[in-house]
Amino acid sequence: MTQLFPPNASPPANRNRNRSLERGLEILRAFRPGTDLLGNGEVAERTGLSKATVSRLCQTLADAGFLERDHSARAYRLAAPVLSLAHAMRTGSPVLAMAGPLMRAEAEKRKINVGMAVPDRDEMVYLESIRYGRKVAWRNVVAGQRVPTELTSLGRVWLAIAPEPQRDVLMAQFKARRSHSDWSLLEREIEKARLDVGRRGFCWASWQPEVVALAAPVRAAGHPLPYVLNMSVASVETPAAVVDRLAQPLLKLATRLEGLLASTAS
Amino acid sequence: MTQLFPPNASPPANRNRNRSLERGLEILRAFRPGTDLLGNGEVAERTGLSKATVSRLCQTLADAGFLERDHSARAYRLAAPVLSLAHAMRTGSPVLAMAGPLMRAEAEKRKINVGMAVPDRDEMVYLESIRYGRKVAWRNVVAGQRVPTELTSLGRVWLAIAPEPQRDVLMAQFKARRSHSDWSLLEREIEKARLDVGRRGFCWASWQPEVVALAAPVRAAGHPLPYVLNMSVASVETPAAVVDRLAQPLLKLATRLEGLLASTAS
DNA sequence: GCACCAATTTCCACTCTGTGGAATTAAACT
DNA sequence: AGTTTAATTCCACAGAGTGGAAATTGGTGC
Repeated sequence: MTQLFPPNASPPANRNRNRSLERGLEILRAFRPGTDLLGNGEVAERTGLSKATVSRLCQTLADAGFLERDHSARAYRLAAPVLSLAHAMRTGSPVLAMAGPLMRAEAEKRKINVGMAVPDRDEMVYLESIRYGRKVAWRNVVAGQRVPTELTSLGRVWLAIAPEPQRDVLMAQFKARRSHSDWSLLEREIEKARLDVGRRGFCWASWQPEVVALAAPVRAAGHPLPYVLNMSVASVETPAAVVDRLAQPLLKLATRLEGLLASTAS
Repeated sequence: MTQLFPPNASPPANRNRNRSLERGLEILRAFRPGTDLLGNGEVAERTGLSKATVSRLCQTLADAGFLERDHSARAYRLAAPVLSLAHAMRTGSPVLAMAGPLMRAEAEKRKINVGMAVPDRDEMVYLESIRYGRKVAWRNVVAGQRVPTELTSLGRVWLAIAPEPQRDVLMAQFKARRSHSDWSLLEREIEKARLDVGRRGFCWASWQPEVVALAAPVRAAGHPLPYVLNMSVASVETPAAVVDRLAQPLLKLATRLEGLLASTAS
């Protein structure tokens, strides 16, 4: 019951963690795209918390405005403050303010998609993604979208530059979720990406059919987690052709951003 | 020194509140648009929590990924999961899924701005806002934006239909923040809006120069808080002219949405 | 209308977690 | 190096939060 020393599992980390807060945040995380309503029961199941605890924490979250109760469905949904925080983050972030226009310019100039993401747990989260072509950029709600780390160029860049221990934890998770044969293939691709990032500064992947994506890291002073920049196109070209076309622009933009970020961070 | 409750005296409500979680969420709320970095000290000041508590809760928030530490500035900033939650909310919400296209169509047809907001504490939060004219809807980051309740048509609709006790609390807050003369004027405008909403189903306001906005409530089954729909234009017309032009479209769209929402909520 | 069922909320005693103030450490500036 | 400022850790204490069980609520079928 009291696990004084988790043998080798989680890094020693912080001894000052607040359990209730942690749990409350975990409940918020249980709401994922596509999930509108979530009842206490399902929250308890997803988080592994006791029903009593879930009931109380959800009440608190609702009182604080972060969840909204749907009485007719006896369930909760995410509420406005969540959007509000995202807005604060996006408008406050100097990185986005700098990178946004440059990314947009590049996307239009080369008629490609340009995105930026950061790691969160076992997934990558888009901070911004400019899709070329969409007349109204209405489905520009890609900001906040989560994509798998193991499969995407974005994620593999992160795996390539992540500190050993974090990398190992992630790799173990991915491995546990895949069949043996799937994993050995994936592992090789990830390793290849790691080498590419080391030698050439970027890697590529074709996660979705007909879409080739390249990604490169952008380190920003003060930011412990790296930003990862990507460019992608939907086309029938060979991956090699796309890489030829986009590698230099990608690296150049990444370098440019690093420069800008370094100069402002002073 | 410790003000157990954030400025507003929320209704007695629940006795099952979790103090730590409440405080942690209050810390997140301290990050507002324009604020990139926030140090422990400033957080403590904004929230009224003790430094020790702030230090610990921020550590927890950071460990959970909701805040990111900037070691060089000895401060925190909002992190990716926040965006991620907003994304989940937006893609999960049936209301937005229904309303979005209709709002967009109306905005384009009439060359106006169409928005939807919900109340959060003493402000209104845009869930969506389609601005007519922006070629690239890039500054469509209005979702999540907060606007003052007392001054806007959106907010005054909410004041008009809010349950007595909530309304009283809000009015008291606004009054406390204004000079006597300012407030007596505002109070009259709010009262007028209340009558308008009661009799005609909408109200209008011109909060920003050269911009006239109309707003009407949209009640959705299961949603305790009302959605408020608005339409606005930047023009030199008289408010009366704008009202003439937009009142019917606004009410019609609001009614249409209510119908749609009622039929899906079954 | 009533009895049944599922899910949520409340109760309760116990314990361990979270608290604030003071002391300590770490960083930033001179 | 010395000084100031801010963040973190320590500590003893109190009571906040916990899970299991019981009670309540709301929805359904008959």
